[in-house]
Formats: sequence, structure tokens, C-alpha cells
Amino acid sequence: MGDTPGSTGIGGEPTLEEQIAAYQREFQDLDPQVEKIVSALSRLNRRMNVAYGRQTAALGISNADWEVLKALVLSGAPYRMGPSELAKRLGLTPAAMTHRIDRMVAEDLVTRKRDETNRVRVIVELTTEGREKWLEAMRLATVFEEDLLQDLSADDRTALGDVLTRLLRRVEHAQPDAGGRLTDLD
Amino acid sequence: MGDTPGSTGIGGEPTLEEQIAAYQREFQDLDPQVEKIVSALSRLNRRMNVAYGRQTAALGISNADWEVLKALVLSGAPYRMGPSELAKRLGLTPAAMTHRIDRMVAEDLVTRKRDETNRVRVIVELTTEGREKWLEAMRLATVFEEDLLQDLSADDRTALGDVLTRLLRRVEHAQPDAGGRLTDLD
DNA sequence: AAGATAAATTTCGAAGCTAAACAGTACACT
DNA sequence: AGTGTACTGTTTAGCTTCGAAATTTATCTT
Repeated sequence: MGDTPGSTGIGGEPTLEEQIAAYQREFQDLDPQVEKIVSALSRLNRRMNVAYGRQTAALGISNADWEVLKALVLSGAPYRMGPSELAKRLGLTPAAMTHRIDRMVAEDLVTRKRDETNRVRVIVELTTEGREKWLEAMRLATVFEEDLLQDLSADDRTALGDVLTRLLRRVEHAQPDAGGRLTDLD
Repeated sequence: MGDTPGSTGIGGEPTLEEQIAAYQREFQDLDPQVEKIVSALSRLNRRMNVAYGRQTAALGISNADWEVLKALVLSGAPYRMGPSELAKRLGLTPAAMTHRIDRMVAEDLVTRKRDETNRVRVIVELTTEGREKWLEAMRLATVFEEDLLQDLSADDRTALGDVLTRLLRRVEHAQPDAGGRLTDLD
């Protein structure tokens, strides 16, 4: 089960090899090869999330903020979305999204205004400051990512990208989309 | 920056290719190859976390519970640890760990007793029910993991495992251990 | 016009965390 | 022995964020 759910492993964390050995002791039918991949994936992602978290924190925004900024930028051009759309996208309730937008408006990352063409709706729009924060975060991230992959040749990279997308397709197919909010950082 | 921090992307999530294209539009100097790897890693991990979360939920335990169970099992043999040790390992304060242990004692996943050889300390010990829950979770996880990797040959698997551990070594070296609790699931 | 439907917000409460103060114990040093 | 110091774990108080349910406002249907 790799690292399976929970754990941050910051203190006296065992090495990957130690951990796999321990799992094998405690759980007989464990494929070490599979476990190695899964555990490495988990650990890698945790370290990446920590790094990203530091970067956004350095920019003075929370991970929650980041999620919203990203969704808005990905929506393209005028960078506008409705709260319920955002809520669905991020996997939380409209109520929670209202609260989150409140905070982000206060931080001047987004604006909120009624949609005059359909006054039931609300338009959340990225501010220039919000967009700037996103850009800064991207700049920091690319540095980190290039650093992370520095040992891999171009061929290694394409190979890795292909394998990962293959796995991704598999898991997305198995688990179409059914939402579940699990405190992800992705 | 891949998905960088936050996001769950459950609703009308763009495909990986769409997302990379969008990022390139919004952020000129982006290496698509790097982005593909990083985004795939992020998405893959999110899906895995969702899957693991469902499994533990099906067993009636929370992700918080899971973290503690895992640490205790990894500690080996008598499955005992002190609260502060656990707190360090999981990256939270001793106070938070006290609360968490309270809950887990109520759920009969662990026991708490004073260490009579050194009455300052407290011993948190896995119950048989706690161990059983861990085993069940492992069983569920191995099924999922084998399913995830079904398209990969044995050679693919060793290659992937090697590349991932290489990346992991890189990031662990760069970011030795400095703790940061970022709501990870690993 | 009257409901039905939908979007967003408000209110209330729960979960989980941290910081700070506190209590109990062990150990070192005189 | 006695005292100071350090450390462990718990308690308390407060904060942040989220969810559920009720509420408001606007639109659509018939």
C-alpha cells in the first residue's frame, strides 16, 4: 500500500528501503516492486507539495487561494467563473466556496460581482494582483521542477512522461470522476 | 509547475493535454516535457489519495487515524510509540497528537498507558483491532495498486521504480527534512 | 400569476489545529 | 539529600475552515 493515505513523515522517517522492508515483515503478500513504485510516488509527491507550499507561502497566499487562482487561470481569457462552478471543480460545497471567495476578495486576489445578464449568478474574476501571484508561483515552480528533473536526460523525461500518463489514463478510467475531497494538493 | 499546490479537479477537469496547452498559453517559458511529468505526477497522486481515502473510509477510519496506525506498524514488533515521537513523525504539535490519540483510544484503535519505567512518558500501543484495520487497508491497497500497474511489464516496473527513487533522492537531498505540515496523505 | 427550479449566501455548528500555560517526573549538580 | 533544570504530556482557549440546512433572490415554465 505504499504510503497509502496519511502520513507526512517529517521526523525520524525511515528510508524508502527500510520502509519497504518493514512492510514486508508486517504484511507477507506484498510485491516489493509495486511497493517501491507506489511509495516513491507518494514520497515524491509529498516533497513536491511541501516545496510548492513553501513557495505559495512565500508569496503570501494559502493553498486554498492557490487552487482558486489556478482554476481561474485555466479557464482562460477573461479569467471568470461562477462560485458553483468553482466549487464543483475544487470538490467542495458552494457554502465553502462562498467563504473562500470572501477571504480572497479581502486579499484582493479576485473580485465578485453579480452577472447582470442573469442576476442569479455571480462572477468571480481574477484581479491583476491575483494573476501576478499566479505568475510568480509559476516562476518559482519551474525553477524547482527543473531542479528536480536535472538528473534525467531528454529521453528519460519523455519515457517517464509516457509511463506516467499511461498510469494516469488507467486510474482515470477506473475511477471516472466521482468526486471526493481528500485534502489534496495536487 | 504542474498542478503545483492546491486543486482537486473533480468537476469539469480539463484533460492533461488541455491543461498543459492552457498553461503554455498563460505562461510562455514553460517546458512542456517537464510540465507533463509534473502534472501527471500530481494527478496520479491525487487519484491515488482519493482511492486510498475511500478504502480507509470503507473501513471506518479517518486519514488521521491511518497516519498513526501506519507509524505504529512501521515501528515494529510491540507496536509502541510515545506521543511526542508520533507528533514529530507526523509533523504536528504534541497537543494535536494528544487530541488525536484521544479519538483513537475512543475508537479502540490504540491504547494509552503510562510508562512505569519512566513515568514521564506515555506509551501508545496498537490494539489488535487497530492492527487488523491496518491489515485490511493494506489488502485493499494492494489490489488497487496491482490494478494501477497492470499495463506495465516487469521491466517497465523496475525502470519506473529506479527513476522515481532517483528523483526522490534528489528532492530529499535538496530539502533535507525541514518539516512542514501540508495536509499530505502520502 | 404561481409554482418550480436554481444560485449564492447566511447561520450554526463541528472538526482539527496551534499557542501558551500547567503539571508531573527524571536527572544533574552541589 | 536538596534544588534547579529540562522534558513529556495534557489542558485550555481560540482560530480557521469546512459542511448542512435554511434563506434570499432571480429566472423559467405553464
